[in-house]
Amino acid sequence: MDVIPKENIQQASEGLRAIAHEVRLSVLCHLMAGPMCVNDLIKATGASQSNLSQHLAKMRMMGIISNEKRGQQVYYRIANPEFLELVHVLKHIYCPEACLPADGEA
Amino acid sequence: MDVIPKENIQQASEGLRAIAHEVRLSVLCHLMAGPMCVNDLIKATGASQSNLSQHLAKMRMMGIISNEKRGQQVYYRIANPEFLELVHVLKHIYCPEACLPADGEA
DNA sequence: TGCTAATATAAGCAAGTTCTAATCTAGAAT
DNA sequence: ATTCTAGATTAGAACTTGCTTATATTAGCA
Repeated sequence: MDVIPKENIQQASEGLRAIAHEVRLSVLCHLMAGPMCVNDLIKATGASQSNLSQHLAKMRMMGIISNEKRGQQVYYRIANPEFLELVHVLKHIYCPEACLPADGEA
Repeated sequence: MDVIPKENIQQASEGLRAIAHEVRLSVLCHLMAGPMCVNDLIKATGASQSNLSQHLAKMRMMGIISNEKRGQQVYYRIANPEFLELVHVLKHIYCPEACLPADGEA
């Protein structure tokens, strides 16, 4: 059925690559619950400061997350609701209930 | 909110990586419409025979697709309905209506 | 003003991915 | 038997990613 536009495939695979990494996916999962500052993300993900910062930069440049300075901390949030949807589906697929305690808690 | 199991993150990111490539994603998109043989997938994706075969092998080993010999051809199909769901969401996100002609046509 | 905490950036190496070209296998057809 | 077709496998080069270490930036504070 109608050929799938090559450009869309390209963009979609690029988007997937942007979240197809343990640290980055972990960040997104944590950000689902609301904005967090870098230091908390370091603790949450277990990545090193520099490493996490680089992963954040990558997702920032892809428009997946955005940041905002509040006092001494920089807070990150999910900027693109579509990625939130994607992570939701992933959670649904890969998390055996445990991850979805109430199913509604923005 | 409750810590996300590291193992799940790991599996999810591995699953994402398995489809985060133009050729592999293209294959999955085409297989959504039903099984196809390798030769048709070569034409559909534009990849070389060897290259496509390698991508198919990777997804086969991840349990995403399965194959079946019919006469001289080997037919591939999506073996894991969860990945079908994932691709659906991707299409929804990245394809501007054009890709979803009727929305129901297994 | 100089220090410290919080984060970003840069450089370089190690590891992983993807592609091409060549070879291999199995079944059909001649 | 040989040849053809469909597809898989292997090897290695080229490219990409990810990590570590070191350095830069910037705001608040003493």
